[in-house]
Amino acid sequence: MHKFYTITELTREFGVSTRTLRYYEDEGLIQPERRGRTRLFRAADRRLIQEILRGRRIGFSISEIREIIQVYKDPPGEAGQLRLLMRKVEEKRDDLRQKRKDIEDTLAELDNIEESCLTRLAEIGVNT
Amino acid sequence: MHKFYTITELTREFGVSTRTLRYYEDEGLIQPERRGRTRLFRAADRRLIQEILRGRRIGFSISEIREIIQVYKDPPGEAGQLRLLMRKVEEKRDDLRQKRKDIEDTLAELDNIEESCLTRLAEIGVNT
DNA sequence: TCCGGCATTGACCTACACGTAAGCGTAAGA
DNA sequence: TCTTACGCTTACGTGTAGGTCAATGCCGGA
Repeated sequence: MHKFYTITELTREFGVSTRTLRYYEDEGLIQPERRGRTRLFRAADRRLIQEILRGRRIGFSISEIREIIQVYKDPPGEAGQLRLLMRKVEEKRDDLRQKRKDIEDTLAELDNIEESCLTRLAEIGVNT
Repeated sequence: MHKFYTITELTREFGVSTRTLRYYEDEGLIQPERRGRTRLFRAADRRLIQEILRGRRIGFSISEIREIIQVYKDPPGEAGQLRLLMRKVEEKRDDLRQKRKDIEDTLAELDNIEESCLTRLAEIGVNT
């Protein structure tokens, strides 16, 4: 119960530096508690960090991630804001679908490269 | 036959700046011909630019892209190099699979966000 | 009490991927 | 001929996402 994570535990788990997690705090992405000046990360912080890193992997900028977190923390109540958000969601979805297609195409290409590598290796193997 | 593209044609088609294409040339990703100092892009250059931009969209750096292009231009002939390349290909493949999963998870989340937006909009619509 | 080790802060530094401005050449159309 | 548009180069500027370094705080163990 009430398990806390230290900053280095999390850096080890996620393969990032302490600098990175502190930077994320500076940027307002996470708000770990403090005992004195020492940061104490809860499970919720840990999950949030996971999501941040996932966002980064797929190319979201820090400010985009901050926006998304904001939406989760307090979703807009006004209709205009909601519609704006939905338009942004649509945009992002298109963007991600494009990226997924790019990735699939590239995976196919990698298959080709690998195959031609194998072919050449076989040729070399035969000729030596 | 022998249709050439001007730099601005391509920038319009791909939604990038002239600066970007010149930068790609500086970085050795493309080598358009010249008439005098003016760059003349062929269909092959155009296709290459497409691939470069795709690479960028999925998070390859310029130097990674340069490496890939290099491999296409002259594939390594030596067995050790081939095996090294195959290891890199494997790494990239894992990376891309992870990214694809990230994207799919995020797409699912976007669906959730959209739905709760719709729900709230309906609530608001009812209450006004 | 002293020490080693983890944490923190702030200041500065860095790589990448361009943007932007200045200044000039050139070619086509009014 | 004048203007407009496009293109070129050189050079400096910029935002992002951290890295690095130095000085310092704090705690538990010998």
